[in-house]
Amino acid sequence: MGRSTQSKLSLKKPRQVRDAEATKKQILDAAEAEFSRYGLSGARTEAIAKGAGVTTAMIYYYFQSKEGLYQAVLQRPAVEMHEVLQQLNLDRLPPEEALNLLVKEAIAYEAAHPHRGILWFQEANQNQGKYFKQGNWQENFAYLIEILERGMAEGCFRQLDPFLTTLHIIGVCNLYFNAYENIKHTRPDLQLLSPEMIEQHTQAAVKFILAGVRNIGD
Amino acid sequence: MGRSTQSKLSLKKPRQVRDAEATKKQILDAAEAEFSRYGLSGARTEAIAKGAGVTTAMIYYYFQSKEGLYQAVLQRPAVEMHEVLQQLNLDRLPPEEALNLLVKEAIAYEAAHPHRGILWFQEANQNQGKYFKQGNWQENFAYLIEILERGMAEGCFRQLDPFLTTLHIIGVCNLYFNAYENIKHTRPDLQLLSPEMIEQHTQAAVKFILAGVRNIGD
DNA sequence: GTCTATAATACGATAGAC
DNA sequence: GTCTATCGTATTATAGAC
Repeated sequence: MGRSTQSKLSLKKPRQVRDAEATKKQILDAAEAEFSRYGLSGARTEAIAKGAGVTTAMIYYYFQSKEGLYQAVLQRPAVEMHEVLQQLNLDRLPPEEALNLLVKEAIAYEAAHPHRGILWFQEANQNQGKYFKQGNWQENFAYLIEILERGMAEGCFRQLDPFLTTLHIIGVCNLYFNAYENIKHTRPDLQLLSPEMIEQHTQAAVKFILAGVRNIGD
Repeated sequence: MGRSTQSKLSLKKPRQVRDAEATKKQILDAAEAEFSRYGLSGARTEAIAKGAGVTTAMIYYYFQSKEGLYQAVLQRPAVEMHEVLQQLNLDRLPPEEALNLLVKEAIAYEAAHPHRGILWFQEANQNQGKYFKQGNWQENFAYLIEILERGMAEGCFRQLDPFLTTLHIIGVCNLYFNAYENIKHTRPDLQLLSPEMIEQHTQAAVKFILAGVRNIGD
């Protein structure tokens, strides 16, 4: 059996317009959705082309190969995330405020790019994190680790393992989106991706995380 | 490009032994690994057969179709998890102890079956949770929700959203395993899947979660 | 119950016209 | 820069021998 038929009738955008950058972006966007769902080997170039409103030949014209396209797709969030983190200037804030802001930004980013967390999950499990290793994720992790270490040093956070706690915090933020398609079935009464529900998730996550790290003898 | 060559030289178990149950289990085990990595449409029946030490014809003999095998693979953890939760008799413990035990058991289960969390993630994103919906996951979620509600009623947990907090707790427990193949590259000095590291993850997770829900005015 | 052989289709990638 | 047509291979699924 094939894959689920997703009748997304792409209403034939007027092609033959010859705008290289626009075409490239359309392919990248369609590829992001396809790769996040099916991973590198599972994604279908034909599906990406259809999603972008072009032919498969365009993919090879711009990205040489399926794997070349995959790499380009992975690059975007790694770079973007790093820029976002840099611009936050987290080291100017006291640890609690920095953590508060980071969690809010992380969830907002996930909500704005719901495919991207899943994309990296596919990279992990299908590709053993080959391209994750090459990206600047170590640096991105470091932002959170530094906040935790600073909080411990200043006494506002309890003694904890910064690395493991970083993973725990990311888990709190991301499961909501990563497992959305399963979770939605447990609460058909809720619109989990509505701004209101995401705001509730954000606030609950912030409280949970801050309570989880705070030094109660403070 | 194909998929990563995984030279698992299956040292030719003596087939032609005609043990139906054993063969069935071998296929299920190999399928669990393959489906968790590639999802329903991405998995290759040939790879499953090779991993089980049989031919693809056996898969169709026992499970009728690729999707039939997929369903059978998903069934096992859903049933097993429910049994584990039932036998814990969590309602006989005070909320904090119940939560402590549940988290430890959940992580131990993940560690013992490292493919299964990922398997359900693939089901979510590649299959829109079609078979998650049919399983008894609502009931499994309920165990955790009940503990949280009981803790709030008794005053040992702070006021929180039981549904969202359930998701947050699951996120803390699972990211470690779900994203392992990426995470391992950020800490090549650690053996993340060693019993020692898993024990540290468990203890840190328990502390983080209990601190996250505890009522400090207690 | 298990295997070999093969039919039918799907897919990645390219050549060449426009 | 974009499309159509197509080559070669990979993949699901089945028929039939043992």
